[in-house]
Amino acid sequence: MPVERRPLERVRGTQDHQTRQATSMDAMRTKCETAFGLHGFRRVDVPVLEPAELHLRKSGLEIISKLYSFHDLGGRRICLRPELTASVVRAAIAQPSPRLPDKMFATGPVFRYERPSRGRFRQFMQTGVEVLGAEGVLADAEIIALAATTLDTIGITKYTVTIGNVGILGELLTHLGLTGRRRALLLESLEDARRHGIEAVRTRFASLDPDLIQPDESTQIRDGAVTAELSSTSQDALARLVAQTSAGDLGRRTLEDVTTRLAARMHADTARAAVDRALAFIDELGAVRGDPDTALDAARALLEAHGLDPKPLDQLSETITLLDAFGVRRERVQIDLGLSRGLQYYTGMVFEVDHEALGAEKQLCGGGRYDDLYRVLGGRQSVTAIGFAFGLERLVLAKEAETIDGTRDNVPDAVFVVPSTPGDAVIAARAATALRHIGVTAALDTSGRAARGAVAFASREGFAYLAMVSRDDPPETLRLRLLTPDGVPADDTISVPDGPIPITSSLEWLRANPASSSESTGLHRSTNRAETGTEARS
RNA sequence: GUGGCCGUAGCUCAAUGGCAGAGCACUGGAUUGUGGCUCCAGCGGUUGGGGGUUCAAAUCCCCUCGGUCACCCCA
Repeated sequence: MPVERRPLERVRGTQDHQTRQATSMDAMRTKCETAFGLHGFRRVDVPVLEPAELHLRKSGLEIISKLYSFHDLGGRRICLRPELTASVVRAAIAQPSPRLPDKMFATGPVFRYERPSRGRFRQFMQTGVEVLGAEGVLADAEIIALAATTLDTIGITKYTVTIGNVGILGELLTHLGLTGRRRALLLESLEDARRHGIEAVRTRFASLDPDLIQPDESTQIRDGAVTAELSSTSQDALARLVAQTSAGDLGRRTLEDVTTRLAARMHADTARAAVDRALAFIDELGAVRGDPDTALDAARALLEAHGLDPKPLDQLSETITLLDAFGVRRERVQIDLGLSRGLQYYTGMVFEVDHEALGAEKQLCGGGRYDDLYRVLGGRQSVTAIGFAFGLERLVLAKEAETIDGTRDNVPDAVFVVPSTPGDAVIAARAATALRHIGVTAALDTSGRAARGAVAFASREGFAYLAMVSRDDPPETLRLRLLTPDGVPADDTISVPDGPIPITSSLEWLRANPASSSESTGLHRSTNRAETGTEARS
């Protein structure tokens, strides 16, 4: 029978983490979580699988279009979570009674169907924090500062914090009476406007909602007559108007019929005017970016020109002052009022942290204020909230980019245990077990190779110690030998118990002479077999 | 999602349309104080996969899978 031997490939956009990478990810996670814990956050774990609806309710088109979703065997619509926030909030709502503020962090894999590239995967790790009961600028500032100081703790320095506020545009849209889908589309187009120009947005908008942008010839005919009366839109007024302007020319339609249609047109006209005004504002708002002082001045002028409340800008200013108090230097901070972010649940302050060495996928962190989400997901009260998430893979990339080549990791002591001959299996097993029993890492050579080859291997792989065991040695003894990367240590260089000694004393000796305290030993050879692939690639 | 580049031994990479190779790794041996260096020998390939053009394809064309860079978007 021929058997299919073709190797199976990974699912596109997923990764295998070999030892070094898995360890880096783990260490990165721990550093982040430790920093979160230091700020009084508690850990929560939430499922990878969620009802698709959780993410359909208010995540925004961008995320939804990339959602992994399917029907399970029970016919339920399930998705792999694309982010953590919605799950954490859902879990919080499910709890008996919230005591605010409730500060939580969560870590785990998330899934988005995107085209993979460096620093961007279909399955990746996020670690993020959420604060429920997060009122005002102090909450804003602390959460941004937490992101920044976590990076400081990790030792990542080349980052920039960019702060925006989607609430400003939101307020204008409310003023203009724009709601629902139009509101969502306009909020989404904030960032588009800057990148592609306001005309591109207008064009896109027209294709999605033709009534609003494109002038309609049939309405224009009557525009002149109607606009004068726009302020009073009562049916009576309309009826009078229609009767005056088109005396006896109504054809088969009733007067009521005509006025109703006209009212609808006028509504479309006011909406169109509102959209035009919103687009103009978006165009200008997107241009407000740069260092805090300059950007805030420009923003104040803009809001004043549009008759909007400057309060969000005062808050932004306060936030930046507070950031300084939290230890985030002003030079790191940029203002960008064109920052919109893909998740639609954001309602106010939004921010991102970028790293300069990461190219296209430079964003380390993103977050902001989402004061509506708690209710949207079924919470019975209104709860202000704020949060952010790091991409762990990107933190690792950023850290590596800043790490000078040749820096060595701290590694534990490790003993490579080699049976002298295949007949020494029993004694080798006993020795390895004895070492592990006192917490010493013992890797047993099970390759079956000749002993001399095993010794060369242990040396090359960077093991700290070699234990060659043989039945011929006296019982309860271990020949322990210190290995160094540079060759055989001369006897006078390092005092090693060379030769048969009692296991008990060799263990004591090991404890007293941890190899990791010596700069010249340890498991840090770059030729480590498991790592050659990833090393060469990066 | 758009455009470009790439895919050859376990790894890093060579090879005018003309015998698929090197270094490292791996296995064995020599030397060494059972030790990395050095030396000798060996193992190792459906050239990502499929189809086409050709006397002849790693090489040219098409499809596909994967990677990567710039956009886009985001963590």
